[in-house]
Amino acid sequence: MTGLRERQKADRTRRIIEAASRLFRDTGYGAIRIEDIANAAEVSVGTLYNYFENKGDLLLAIVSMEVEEVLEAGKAIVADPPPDVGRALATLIGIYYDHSLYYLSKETWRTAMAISIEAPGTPFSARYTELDGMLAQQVCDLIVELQRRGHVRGDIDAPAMGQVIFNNLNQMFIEFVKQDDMS
Amino acid sequence: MTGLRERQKADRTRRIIEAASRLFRDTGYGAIRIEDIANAAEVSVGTLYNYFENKGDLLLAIVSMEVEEVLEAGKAIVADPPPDVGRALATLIGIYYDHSLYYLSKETWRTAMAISIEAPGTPFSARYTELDGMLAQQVCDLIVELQRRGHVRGDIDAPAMGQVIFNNLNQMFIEFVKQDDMS
DNA sequence: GAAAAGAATTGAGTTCGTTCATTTTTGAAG
DNA sequence: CTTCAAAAATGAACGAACTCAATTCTTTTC
Repeated sequence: MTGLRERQKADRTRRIIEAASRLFRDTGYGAIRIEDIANAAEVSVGTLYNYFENKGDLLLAIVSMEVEEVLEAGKAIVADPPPDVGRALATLIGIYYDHSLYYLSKETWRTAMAISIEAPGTPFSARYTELDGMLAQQVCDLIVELQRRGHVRGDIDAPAMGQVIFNNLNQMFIEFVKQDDMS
Repeated sequence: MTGLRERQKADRTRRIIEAASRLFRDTGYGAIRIEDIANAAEVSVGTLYNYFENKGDLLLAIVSMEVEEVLEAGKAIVADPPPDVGRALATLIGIYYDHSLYYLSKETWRTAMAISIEAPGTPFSARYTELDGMLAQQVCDLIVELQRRGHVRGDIDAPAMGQVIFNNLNQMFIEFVKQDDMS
């Protein structure tokens, strides 16, 4: 059976993530101190740093979980997209945007994106980048599926087209979270 | 004539920017303390904060000056582009990349981009965003110029196409600076 | 030219992320 | 059950960005 040590470890990870997730959502990333998270998770500050490299890495761990959900939600659209190309893309992108802002505020997204650019080497920053690549892949998959069904010309380079669309999507998302008013 | 106060102000601004610029370039943004910059510029820490909102804003002031130079260099290409579309774009983009890395390291660019996303409200962050828009406009201008010369189909929506190209360019630049090895 | 008003400078103090020497807990071996 | 080594937890101490009450310098007024 699983040892005590292992169970305690998993439990502490869960407590830290839950505490941080709630506090960041309620009060914002910048206003919450590491000590607050440690207290809420009932661990010491030092312990928190045994589990996450730094405050930003902890945020990206949380954000990554959200992106995983978004990816999951996108699967349904790719499996059975609307026949119209524009509508298909709009539906997928709509899911991305809606899910993105359900749990995390624009401020949180700004911080998360900033960290993933500035500190790309951290474990959860790498994970976040990987998930970003999987989102791009999903857009490609959608195009391939639309091609398979004959709704998109077959001579289009799906990977390239998907990447271009995703890059634009990403850049627009950055502009979107940079301005607090803006739907 | 210009008052003493005004002259001193301009002189202090210049000294701060010059000191910071040199120190950031020599030792890196993260390794330089505000106190180091203040000492080198012969002002106090408090004074530095009268001139720039925070350390990041000071960096963006410097980076913005570099982007202004890049814009200036791009003008020549737009005024007289190579007739081949691919070559014209490659030339313009080449100028952007080459100039970008001449004075500022990838680490500095990462930090600058991160700050402009995380703190978009700061004065020089706004300036940086504005300059980014002007770069996008320049790509549009290039396409319009190529259309005017008959090297690009006239029925293409230049502003839209320019924006798409620039968004991709931007996203690729982010990936570029995220990986320290990569040309 | 002196004095008052206002603008700008100053640096010690505060805050918060991060580190690391010490202590405590866990699992294994006898 | 006791002993020991390794793993993990702890929180006081450190470093750096940023603040603000006190001070100094400019300009204006009479």
